[in-house]
Amino acid sequence: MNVKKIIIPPVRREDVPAALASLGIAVTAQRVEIGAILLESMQHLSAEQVQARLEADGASASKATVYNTLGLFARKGLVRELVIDGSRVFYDSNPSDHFHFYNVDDGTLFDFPSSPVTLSNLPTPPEGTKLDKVDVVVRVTTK
Amino acid sequence: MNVKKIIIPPVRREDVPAALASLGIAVTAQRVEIGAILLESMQHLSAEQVQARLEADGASASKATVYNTLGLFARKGLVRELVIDGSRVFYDSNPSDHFHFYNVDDGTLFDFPSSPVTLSNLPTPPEGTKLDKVDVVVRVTTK
DNA sequence: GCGTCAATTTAGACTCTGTCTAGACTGAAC
DNA sequence: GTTCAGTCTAGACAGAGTCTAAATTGACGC
Repeated sequence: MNVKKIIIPPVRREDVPAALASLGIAVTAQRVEIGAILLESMQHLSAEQVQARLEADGASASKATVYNTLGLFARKGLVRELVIDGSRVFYDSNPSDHFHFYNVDDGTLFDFPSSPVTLSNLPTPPEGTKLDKVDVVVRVTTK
Repeated sequence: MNVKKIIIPPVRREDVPAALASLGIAVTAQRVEIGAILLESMQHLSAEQVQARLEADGASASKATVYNTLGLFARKGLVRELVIDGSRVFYDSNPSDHFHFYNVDDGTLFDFPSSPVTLSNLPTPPEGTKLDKVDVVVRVTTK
């Protein structure tokens, strides 16, 4: 059981409602707006950036709705939460397993190029726990 | 140049001033207190936990001093900043290269057991940047 | 000992991200 | 058209961390 449906950007705006529904997310106007922004391409956006894009697009949603919706999307597997710098969370619409470069100096975030990084000899999780996900972040500084 | 001095816990309280000085950190009463707490053993503490320990030890320092001192210690290489869960930063006094398990459900943080995890095929950092550090966090949930 | 000066510490105001609450809105079912 | 659960909203609130301006410390030269 549990064949995870995966949504791969770019998704056209008119296909967003179906994409949400396919993950069991009830479709509402605000969710479609936010989904359309995230799924336009593979990207990393913070809640604040999502809200700015909403306004730029002439739409809007309250702060609580933006946060609730992003949290819901993450739980449903539409996007991935990235904890990178302690001051805010990013939401990543690239569904593939991949890792990140983070430029500490200017706050920019890049995907690793597709070279096949491998983690070997990963220890088994502590007694009583099970693996959720593995995050690899390579911090870089501007030379 | 730049042979990095490394301080390995446990460090006895009376040896803390020399340890700080050896990293070019000016010795003050507050820094010795905070250093003694962190270096008592290899551990991960948040700023809040450090301040609680200070009070428990009958010492004290203002919030600003705790934050400034922890930031200074991290820049000087005495401890490592760990960004784990977006709501606070941990400071790790284990100087060896190692990775972490984070239990999402209860917020506990463990070091990987010493099994030699290896990351291979790490891509080179983007043009104009150089590698700072690599963080690997394995998120687990309570079964 | 005494003044000077830079570094450090302090309290508390402030900022920012994110959460909570209570009420309003929506739309499907009957 | 009433009901009801789910959703959305504004705005209050919470917690981590930063900033500011003043006070304290302690090293140094006299």
